[in-house]
Amino acid sequence: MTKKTYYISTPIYYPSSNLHIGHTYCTVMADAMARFKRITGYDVMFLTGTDEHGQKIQKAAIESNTTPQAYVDKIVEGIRDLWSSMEISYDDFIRTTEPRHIRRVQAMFMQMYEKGDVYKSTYEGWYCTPCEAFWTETQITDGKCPDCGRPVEKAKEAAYFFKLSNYQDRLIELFENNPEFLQPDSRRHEMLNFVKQGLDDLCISRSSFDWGIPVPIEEGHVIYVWLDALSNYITALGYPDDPEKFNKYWPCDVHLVGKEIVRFHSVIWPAMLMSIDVELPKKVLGHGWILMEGGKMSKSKGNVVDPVKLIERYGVDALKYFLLREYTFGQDGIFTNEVMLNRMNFDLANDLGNLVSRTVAMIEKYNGALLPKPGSEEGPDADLKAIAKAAAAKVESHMNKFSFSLALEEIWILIRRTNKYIDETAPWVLAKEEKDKARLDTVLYNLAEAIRITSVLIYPFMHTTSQKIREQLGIADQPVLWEDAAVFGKLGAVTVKKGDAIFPRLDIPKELEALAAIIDGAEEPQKPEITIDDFDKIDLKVGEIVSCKKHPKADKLLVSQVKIGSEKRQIVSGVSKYYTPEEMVGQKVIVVANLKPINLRGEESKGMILFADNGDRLEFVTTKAPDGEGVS
RNA sequence: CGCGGAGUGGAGCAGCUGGUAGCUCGUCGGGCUCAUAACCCGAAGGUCGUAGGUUCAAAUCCUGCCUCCGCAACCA
Repeated sequence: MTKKTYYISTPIYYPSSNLHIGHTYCTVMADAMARFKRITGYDVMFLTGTDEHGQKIQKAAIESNTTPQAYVDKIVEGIRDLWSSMEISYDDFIRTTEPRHIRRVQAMFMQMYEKGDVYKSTYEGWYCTPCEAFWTETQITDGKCPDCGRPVEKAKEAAYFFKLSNYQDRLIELFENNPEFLQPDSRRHEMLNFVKQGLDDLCISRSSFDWGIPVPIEEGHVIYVWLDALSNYITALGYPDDPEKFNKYWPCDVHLVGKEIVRFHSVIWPAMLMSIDVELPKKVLGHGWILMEGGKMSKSKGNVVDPVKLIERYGVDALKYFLLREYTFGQDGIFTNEVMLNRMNFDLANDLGNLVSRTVAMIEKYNGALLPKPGSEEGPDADLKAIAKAAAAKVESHMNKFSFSLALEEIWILIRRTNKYIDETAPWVLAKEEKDKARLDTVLYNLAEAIRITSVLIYPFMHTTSQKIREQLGIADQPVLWEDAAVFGKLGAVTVKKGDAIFPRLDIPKELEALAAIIDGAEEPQKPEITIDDFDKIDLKVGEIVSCKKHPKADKLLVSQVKIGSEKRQIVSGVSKYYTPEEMVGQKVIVVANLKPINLRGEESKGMILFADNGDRLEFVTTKAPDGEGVS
């Protein structure tokens, strides 16, 4: 009999910089699901990879004086290292620069072209000549290139377009008739509204850069991002030239994606598949983001969490547990070191680790490390057994809804119940009287069984920990079978062996300090050294804010009049989130006086007021010196 | 009326296919000593943002309003 198949994918990540905790979150979820499906009897295909083409990569490569291929090779190596240290069990890793992908994307392009869904037209955008870069209307700032700040001009280039509009009706039908296709519901409603507003055709080729897959029918054009990237989900399976794997695993059971790319996966991707007459994926799942205190993670805020540092310090399983347990799928969640450390300490060290430790210690102490045979059932035994045996089914039910958090909570109900069982039965009292030996044996056996079941249940989430527990129970050599989790009474006469603490207890105040130090330390060397001459180019002056108002057309900006000696000038600052105009007035500030003036949404800004960014608040950089003085 | 999310005991969250509000942490009191100063029990603490509506019954469905957050347009 052939096994049921299960195909799950993560997005392919863009290797323009290192991955952060958010990417890790998504991949960890996919991994847990893949492992869960494998252990519950599926033939699993778990795909991840990297999206390596595009202008941004090309430019970054030029800047670091290397070829695009060499540039991405290096970063991709780092990504694979990260996944390997996270013990991600992907079955295939696709890179869009691989020949297998390139030729298949070209084949898909031809299929769409022959279908009549691709036509040539002109792409209009804003062009920055020095950067050789096209920008969309929304990317440019005030007519300036977002990269170099120089003016851009409207320009056209020939490009191929995909008739996305042809598929509007079928997409609406998809969302309305098939609610399972896109989850959570809030995202489906969002997309339905988006599609109903009408769809623009999609630009699928570019000629202004060449780091991409060549368009087969015209030299000088390369295939543009979405056709290239999204198609990885089927090119990795061999579509169209190698149908065996493709027929086996397609349609995909679930594309796991972040909420920011739900649109591409639930609108553009299905339309492309409709065009080439390929079945649609069964489900697209949009997860939420992990936010930092004070908003989204970003390098400029210096609040990027580096998963590598966390693994080094706390181990893979602790990090995976935290990510899966703490956040509700589909919803954004906030990351703080304290929340993470609390989870690790309370759930892993105190509840689970300590339970294993005390149980194994008692079996060693009271029965010479040999697991005794159980006697008759009494008191709380039945309750413990019932909870233990029922847990697997509950975990399955939650996992099938991608409720990782609830699945783990279910397991912890068992763990807590087992801890309670120890108190109820008080084995150390039973051990004192020879007449209670039979009862003591039963208690010890039931404890070991409950822990054995736990070791199976946590396997999809923390397989290493599962194995460590099984080593202490003396069953490390036995296969981990999911169906064993629903049976109470599997263990025979094994010999247990106490090992190191599975999750050592953390000194939280100390760890918080250490983590803060790691982050501060990592932030320092970001900018290159400059000489005193470079610094000399900056003209810093003391100024006093004499009046301030809100920017009439921009709610993040404040417009201040600043007195610098005898001069008065207007400066715009993006601080309305932190200060009211009233609070600005009277402040002595340090001003960058020779900054090139700029017009910000109708208000001229001549200079820049300096602030110290302490994470969630901007503090004035101030002085007692009179305004007009220089700063050096 | 740009798009979207959220407002639940001190903190962080779950519940939201309607039926006397749950989890973790924190606080207070107690128990235990097998264990990683861990574990177990009990208590205090919420009119589930607000005003209406539907219903025998709403945190849960509908409407208005308020507040916060993210994205987008401007953070020099």
